[in-house]
Amino acid sequence: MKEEYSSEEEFLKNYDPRKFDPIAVTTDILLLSVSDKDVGNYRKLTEKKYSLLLIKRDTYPYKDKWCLPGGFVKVDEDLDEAAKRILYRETNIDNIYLEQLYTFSDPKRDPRMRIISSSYIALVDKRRLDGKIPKNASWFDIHLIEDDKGYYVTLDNGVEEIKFTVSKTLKEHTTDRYKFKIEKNDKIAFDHPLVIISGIERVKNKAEYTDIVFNMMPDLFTLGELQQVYEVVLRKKLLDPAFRRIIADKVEKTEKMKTGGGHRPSVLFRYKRRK
Amino acid sequence: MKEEYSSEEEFLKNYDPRKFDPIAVTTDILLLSVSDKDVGNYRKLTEKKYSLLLIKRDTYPYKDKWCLPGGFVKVDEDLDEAAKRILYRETNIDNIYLEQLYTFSDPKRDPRMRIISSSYIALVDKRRLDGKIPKNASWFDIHLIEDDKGYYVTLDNGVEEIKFTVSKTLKEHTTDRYKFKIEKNDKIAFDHPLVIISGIERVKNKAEYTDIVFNMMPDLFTLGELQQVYEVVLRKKLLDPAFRRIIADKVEKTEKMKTGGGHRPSVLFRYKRRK
DNA sequence: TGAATAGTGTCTGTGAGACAATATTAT
DNA sequence: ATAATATTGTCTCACAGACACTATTCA
Repeated sequence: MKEEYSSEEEFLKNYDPRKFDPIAVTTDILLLSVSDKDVGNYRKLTEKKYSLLLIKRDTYPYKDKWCLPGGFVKVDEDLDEAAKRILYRETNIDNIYLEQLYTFSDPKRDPRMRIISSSYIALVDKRRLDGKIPKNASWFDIHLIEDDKGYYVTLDNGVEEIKFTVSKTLKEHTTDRYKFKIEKNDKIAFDHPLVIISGIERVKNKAEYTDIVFNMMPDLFTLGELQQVYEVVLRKKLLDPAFRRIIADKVEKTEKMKTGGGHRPSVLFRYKRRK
Repeated sequence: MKEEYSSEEEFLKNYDPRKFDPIAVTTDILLLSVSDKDVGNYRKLTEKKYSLLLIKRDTYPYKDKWCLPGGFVKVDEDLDEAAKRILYRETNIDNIYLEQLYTFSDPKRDPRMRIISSSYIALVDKRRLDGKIPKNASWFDIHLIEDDKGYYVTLDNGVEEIKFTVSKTLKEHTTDRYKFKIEKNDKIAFDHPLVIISGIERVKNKAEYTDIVFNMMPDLFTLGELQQVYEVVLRKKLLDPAFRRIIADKVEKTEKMKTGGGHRPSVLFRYKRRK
């Protein structure tokens, strides 16, 4: 194993990358957004639903199952570039918020070979993608219930319903981190239910102390709409005055108003970068 | 590229893992702890210093430079297992807090070949490792200065001093994340300065809302000692009463006292798991 | 006009920051 | 006795939670 070389150049000349077991690296992207559901009553606001993009697989393995957009990392690109490229391939748009989530590495997570996958979170205003996603892709609304034991998820794209369950247990020697495990799942490929849950939890946490939520907003929005999106991401109702106080210095008022609902119109705001 | 198979089994039988460019995956571990520095005055408390474990490389590439403990992931183990194995190899102890940090993937980060590295943070009470680390490993105290532009780091193991600089810039489409870049470095191998900075920042953030700091404490400790460790990790002084209020429900009093300093003895506490 | 949301005012309790005061040891 | 840390008390201010109230639109 240990050989002697007189210089780094010489060492590298003799280095054989093929002597290792083949491992592949992929990137999977959890693209999250928020949809508007018209609630019927002309006076009521549209209801907001968390949604994610899935792709129907047309090749093995997991043929005909749904999976996150993903692909192999090329030898000359880093993970961020790979994620960006794959996201562009699926959405035809650029400039989407991207953040590395976690690297999943169960040796059996892919039946083909040893594949390690670095997952990414992408956040976008869904309307930017209208008419741009490929035929084999579809937005699913997320319905999520959490209890002490885990997460019970239902995904719905209007045609098909997907259910899965992920359990959580505290890791050893850790005070706050959960280890997730897929308990029930028959329509999602690979370990992607884990990616989905991890990502939703990450966004929830970061929404508390960063401005990531704004990545899912259009340029102009009302504070009511913004609050709805926060409520979807945080999975809880917020009180109006408290919410307005908290985001006051993150937004700025514009001259425009949103009218048309059967109620008082509201001022449109835009995101203001802090400091 | 697209071939037709009648079943997943048939597809897998024909799958050739060698057709991809070879990529290797490694794990690098940032092992952090806190050292006691005797300050000379018998009355004063020992000063606490943040410290990390580095290994002197005796092979190419980066021969004679210092690096984080690390190694190739085996084909049948996941990243957590790899990190655990490598950590055991370097410290001869088990049961160390481990948490995946980030996956670094610059195509040029290793001159040998394309190597993607998932880094881990490990936290430990340094005294558990007394006399257990190998000869080519050494604890370095961390002296870190941060400003708007980046981090200026000096590492010191009592014999040798290592300096490096890492700059930070806000990423596009991101509100809070920095992109780190090595500006000056001639004694640390690979991109490990980035791992060091990312890890120190991660621990700092998580110290605010989790109990990870306790992983660097012995079973019994005084509140003064605990506060010192928090101060090292958070890089700021804390006020005694506020600190005691905050950690009150995370610790429990024991019968024992710590005596021997030229001042009032203090009660020894232990970590109390919450809820 | 009334249903519905938009937006504001304000009280209250909690908790962090700040500082002061007291307690206790080894030398 | 003194230097040093340990520990507690308490005041104040900021701010989140809670609730009430006013404003405004359009079918």
